[in-house]
Amino acid sequence: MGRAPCCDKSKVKKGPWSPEEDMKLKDYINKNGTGGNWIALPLKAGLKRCGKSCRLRWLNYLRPDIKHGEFSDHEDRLIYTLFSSIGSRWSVIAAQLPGRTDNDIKNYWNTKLKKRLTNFVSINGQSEKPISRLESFNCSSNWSYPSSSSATTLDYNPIPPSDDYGFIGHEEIYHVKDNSTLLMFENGGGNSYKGVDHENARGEYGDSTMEFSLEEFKKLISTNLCSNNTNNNNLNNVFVDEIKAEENIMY
DNA sequence: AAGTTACGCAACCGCTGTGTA
DNA sequence: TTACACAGCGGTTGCGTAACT
Repeated sequence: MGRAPCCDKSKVKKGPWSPEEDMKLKDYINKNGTGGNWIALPLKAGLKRCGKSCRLRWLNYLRPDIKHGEFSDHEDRLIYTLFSSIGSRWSVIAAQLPGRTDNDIKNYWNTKLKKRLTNFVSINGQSEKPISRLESFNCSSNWSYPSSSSATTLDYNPIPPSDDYGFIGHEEIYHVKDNSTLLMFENGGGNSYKGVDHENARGEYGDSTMEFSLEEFKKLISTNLCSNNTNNNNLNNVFVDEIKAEENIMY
């Protein structure tokens, strides 16, 4: 026996919201709040919508503090990092990105970020050679990329090209260590970093935010395996603390 | 210019978690 | 303790539009 539906589907409107509906919902919530009861809200607000639909519209689109537009490099980095730790818990990830909704981040991950990772693995997954992308990198003149052979050794730890602020462009850098069985992902992107060489909260250099085995990395792209970690509260707490600590030195 | 494909995003569906009677 | 109702969440779908042929 299934659960009773939250509303009479035949009597509620579905599909895209009209500007008039948006206005009604916005006006009602601005004046009265949600009242903690989304099921009753549409009737009170004069909307022929399911309560769930109202809630979604408000949370994902109409809320005043929603941030629209491009994701910053810093946001990209947070998403990558959080996803690697906790998996597809979009609401938790969204909580770390003010103004972004879980739906937004989920869509962004599925359409952009995941694709970037996919491209990377397709380039490097079966190869000892890292990083054709790096070679097209807009490097500063005094930095030279190591030969592919040396790049596969464990002690390969390149210092990225940097200008006075440690900027290295709007790309990601990937390292392959240990004959491609261990992979390090490094976001080298953009103006969210201050401090030459990306010193992190522990005084380490290189800003090496993630390490995966190649298989883990592939799974990361195609599955939600990281949610296996979600029972590990210690891990999550450490993780959030680390992010906060890093943010403190970034800004 | 027209048709087709790919992409991005808003919205829906159904399950889970939580509060309460 | 149990059953129920609702909120919240994540996966998925489908529509509009841009890009390509």
